[in-house]
Amino acid sequence: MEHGRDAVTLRAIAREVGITAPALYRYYDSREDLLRRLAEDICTDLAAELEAELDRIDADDVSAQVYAVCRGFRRWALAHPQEFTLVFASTEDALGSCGPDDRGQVGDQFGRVFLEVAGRLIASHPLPDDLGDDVPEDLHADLAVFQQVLLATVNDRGVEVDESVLPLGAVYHVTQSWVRIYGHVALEVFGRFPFAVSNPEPMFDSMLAQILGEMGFRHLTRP
Amino acid sequence: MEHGRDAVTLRAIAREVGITAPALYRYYDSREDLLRRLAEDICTDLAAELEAELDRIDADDVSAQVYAVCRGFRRWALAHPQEFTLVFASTEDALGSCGPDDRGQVGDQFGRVFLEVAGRLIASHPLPDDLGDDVPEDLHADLAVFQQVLLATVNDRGVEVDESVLPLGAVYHVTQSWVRIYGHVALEVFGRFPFAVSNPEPMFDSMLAQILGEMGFRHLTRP
DNA sequence: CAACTACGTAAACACCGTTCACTCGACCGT
DNA sequence: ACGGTCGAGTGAACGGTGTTTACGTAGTTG
Repeated sequence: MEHGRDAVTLRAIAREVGITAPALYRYYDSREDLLRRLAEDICTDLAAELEAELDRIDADDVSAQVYAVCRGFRRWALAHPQEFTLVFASTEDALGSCGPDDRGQVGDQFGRVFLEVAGRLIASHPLPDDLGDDVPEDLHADLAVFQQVLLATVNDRGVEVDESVLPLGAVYHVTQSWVRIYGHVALEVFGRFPFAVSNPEPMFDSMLAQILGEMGFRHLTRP
Repeated sequence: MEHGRDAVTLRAIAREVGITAPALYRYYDSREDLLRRLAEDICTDLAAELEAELDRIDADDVSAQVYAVCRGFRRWALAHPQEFTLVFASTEDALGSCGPDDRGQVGDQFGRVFLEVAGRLIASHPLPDDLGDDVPEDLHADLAVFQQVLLATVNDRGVEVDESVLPLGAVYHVTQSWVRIYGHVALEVFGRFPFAVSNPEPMFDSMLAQILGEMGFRHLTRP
């Protein structure tokens, strides 16, 4: 992957494994299938990396966990731009949308880690009343589904919460936060900011601070 | 492009033009060079499309212009996902960062249209005092450069403004807005929202409303 | 009219995804 | 112990790709 998606060649892989190219067809239906499963593996690796970082953090300091996951995601994306492009910036028909399930989650394993932290974040803290005040009517149904997914993800880790602490406005805010985090990381990876940012890291951190601030976390130490 | 970047083949192009593949080397140094210049052409087309939409809008209604450009960008991206991927989601080493100039602007022509509207927006309206209150110190230098670019872009269209109406906080807010707009569009094109959004359009519109709201435009008609 | 240039071609090379016929060794039931 | 079956791998082949090279061939210029 280091040299881009086009460099992921059946013959190159076969050479590295010590077999011939047609032998790969015993394990993969086609090159596209191989790339799809490679993307899944990359997701799993990224998730493991983030989870390892999470383990080094106080289990009660949720905002520190948010920082760790988001910064870890950015750091990983900048260190592995080609992998990021494959997993997070490929059209679905070129990758099969990461999983045969109908709903196209964000890279299965990676999404789990992210949702878990997001769920714990809004569950661990009294939220401002005006958060996500005007969530559009048309999104209520979709957000309600996502709300249940978040609840299930959090409950899987032992913490019991009901939907009263996970209002739709907060769910909407989490979605908007993902838009901003993903947007910043992708723009940085692809060099598509409207001007040359000489040091994007403080910009990312201040965005995280603002996102957390809107959720009621103010005056944080930024670990 | 319709069938993806990989389908942009020297021989296919030559076939369509009625010559043979090696003849293309009279005009392009390599396939990569061709793709780079194709990306520039796509940017120009997109810019022309947006500008055509702008011409159908009252020249004084700046917020309507913002809606038109942002919605046009989203509509174009969804209608041309492969082109969007090539121009807005490709690593720089695979495309040369859109232009030989040192500073990697967002697709030259397209960026111009966007900056123009953004500049007119913040110049046409008294901004809230708390806008972009805590812009990180480390970004002051970069933002100042961007501020000058915005001023130059606006002045090029006849409107004379000085930097007093274009405070750094507003410039920072424009950058954050681009992060959100780009993030939403890219997530939608790539199907990487954390849950299945059955109708993303109101979500996009409400994001635009919020962005404009933060700049002091409240209770807008959404054309 | 000779020389030069722009434009295009055919052939070739190395590589690619994919298919097909084939071999080889391990395993299994009798 | 033996024939049969099956998974894993191979080599050859096909059509397609980017790219280079040598060659042609009109049109322009001195």
